[in-house]
Amino acid sequence: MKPKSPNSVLPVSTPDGIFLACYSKKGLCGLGFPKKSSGPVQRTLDYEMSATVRQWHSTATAALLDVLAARKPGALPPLDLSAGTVFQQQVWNALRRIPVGQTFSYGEVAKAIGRPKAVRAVGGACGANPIPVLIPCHRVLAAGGKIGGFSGGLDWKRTLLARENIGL
DNA sequence: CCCTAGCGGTGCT
DNA sequence: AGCACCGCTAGGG
Repeated sequence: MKPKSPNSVLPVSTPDGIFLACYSKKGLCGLGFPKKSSGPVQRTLDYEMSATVRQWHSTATAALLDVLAARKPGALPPLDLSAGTVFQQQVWNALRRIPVGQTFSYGEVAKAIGRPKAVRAVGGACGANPIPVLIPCHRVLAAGGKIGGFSGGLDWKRTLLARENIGL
């Protein structure tokens, strides 16, 4: 994925640890899982945090807490997916339509975006998802109900699925 | 279970 | 332009 630096990076405290949310001028552009072995080393990189970003951040925080608790999230802030290729954006937008508690296979996602044979590439796009959890790439499984992969670590994928009562 | 062939996007040379 | 990676899949031992 192309490098794209956010204008601000803000911590999100959750029962699962401190996520990092990245914002550009256009909206939320990244979400990072809590660092395993990091101390309280979050720094805010922005010089002046606008009221707009503050509002996006509170919206994003609420939504993240919802998904982590397997509740249907309310509104999301604007998402800035412009760092992705057209194909990746198509995949990410398709993922957004998978409801809490449901899953798609990589092949089904491929069909959903009209590229039935681009199955493997869908896997690649999922792995490049800049906003995991809110863009629920964890709800994409391999064929036959196998878990498939997860760039944030399979433990996270299993945890999120289990909370949504999705068995494997 | 394993192996193989086929598949398509992406990033690096 | 070429090539090696992949969060894949279906088919065949």
